[in-house]
Amino acid sequence: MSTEERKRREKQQRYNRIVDAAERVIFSKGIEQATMQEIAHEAELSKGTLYLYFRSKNELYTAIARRGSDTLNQRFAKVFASDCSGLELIRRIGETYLDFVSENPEYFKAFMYYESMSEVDELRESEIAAGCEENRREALSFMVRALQIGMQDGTIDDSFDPRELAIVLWSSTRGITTITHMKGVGHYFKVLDEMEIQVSSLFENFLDLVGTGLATEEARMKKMTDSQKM
Amino acid sequence: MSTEERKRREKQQRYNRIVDAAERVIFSKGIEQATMQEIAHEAELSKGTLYLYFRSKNELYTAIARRGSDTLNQRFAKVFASDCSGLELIRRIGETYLDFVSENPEYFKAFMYYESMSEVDELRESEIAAGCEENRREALSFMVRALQIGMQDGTIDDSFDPRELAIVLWSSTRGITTITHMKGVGHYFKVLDEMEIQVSSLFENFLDLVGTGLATEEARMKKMTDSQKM
DNA sequence: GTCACATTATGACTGTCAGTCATTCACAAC
DNA sequence: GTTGTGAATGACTGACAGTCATAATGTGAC
Repeated sequence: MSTEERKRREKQQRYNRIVDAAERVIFSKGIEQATMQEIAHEAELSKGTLYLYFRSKNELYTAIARRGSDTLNQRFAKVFASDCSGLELIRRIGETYLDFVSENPEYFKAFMYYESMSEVDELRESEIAAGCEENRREALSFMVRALQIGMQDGTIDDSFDPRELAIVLWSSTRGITTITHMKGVGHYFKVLDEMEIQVSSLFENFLDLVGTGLATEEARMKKMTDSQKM
Repeated sequence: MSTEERKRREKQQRYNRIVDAAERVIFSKGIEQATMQEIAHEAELSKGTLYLYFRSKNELYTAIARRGSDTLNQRFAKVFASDCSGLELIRRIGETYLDFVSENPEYFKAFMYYESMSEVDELRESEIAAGCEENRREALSFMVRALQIGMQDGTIDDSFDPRELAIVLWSSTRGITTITHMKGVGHYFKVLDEMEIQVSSLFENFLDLVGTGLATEEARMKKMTDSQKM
């Protein structure tokens, strides 16, 4: 029946409208200051209606995180589809992450908040939170596959377990991203200013560092001879 | 005057008593569920009194984070005082961090929360938050000095900038720690279960990976010949 | 057109809690 | 004992998340 189809679409639209409004309000004043009343007003709906779509303010904020991670994963997918070596894929995935976060710091804040809600039960059964987890799983699997590609094409040392390596690379990339993000917002990390560190080059340095460890012995040798030539 | 001295001591004791109480309450039910009323009751004080010592619930939670980072830094200092190579210092500092977080996941949650409060103004001028920042600065400087030691004793490649390298190592260690922590709490990272990843070995793998990049060329060569012998 | 039914929206209402402030208390100084 | 000062109190306020009885809207049948 077409009516039913239309209703589903309308429901989806309303859902999106609420998330849009929530983004505007929360991104502009922060999750703590934002009120459901204001979000409802911004979405041209009543407060009660918000609760037909979201269990709580936290779940609504999680929906924003979900949206951010959707976008991010789309970018990963695009990178992954490009034709390059495994090692190069790893580099590009990391860069994509970093770029995404500097372009969308507010989404990253949503990620952080979502993660700091570790044991809030209301999210345990949330379908929206489950979507975030699914995105995490997918992102990680891009990483694993990139490593496997690299091990096949000889750009990555195949003595590692690709899944373990993926987690190591992913979490350290995440750490660097976090620092880069935090440098940009709030009252944190004056240390970095004092040290006059260019956060933009952190990830490059990281790659430089792990690159040596990742590379196959041949590649490492080659690089060494190259640098001696220079 | 001894009276004044005693008063200062008493004030400090009361401060600690409140933080003790706050830890008991917040660690057991989480920051969102904990109420100032209950913390006050636990500290055998009235709610109003709490506000003579802390500007807000967030600042009180920050005081807990502060306490955690004090302890952590003491451990770093102990490690740093031990007599070993620069590379070994780096390894031990990372391990210390990891151990601290698995022994004190609640403190790490406080760190995470503190960080997710990036642009909440009330903390911008807080002396307690400033203490957290100072601890960060100190921790990072341990890292820098360990690297400098390693560059002197020949265990670490001195073509890096020690400050930049410190940040890279530190933030990636942080990332790994975060994942390790999150694996343990809440509804997150079922991926890791699915993948049957041992988070305990993540940091070792990380060291294995960056170790190669960190090491001087000689050390790298030596390691290679060693492994060929085997 | 209208009736019955279902689905969705509404906003007044409730309970809770962070944070305040006028008042009380404790104690030191003289 | 009196006075003065700074700390402690808890009743109070305002604000907000989340609920729920009621209203509105839409749909499909006849």
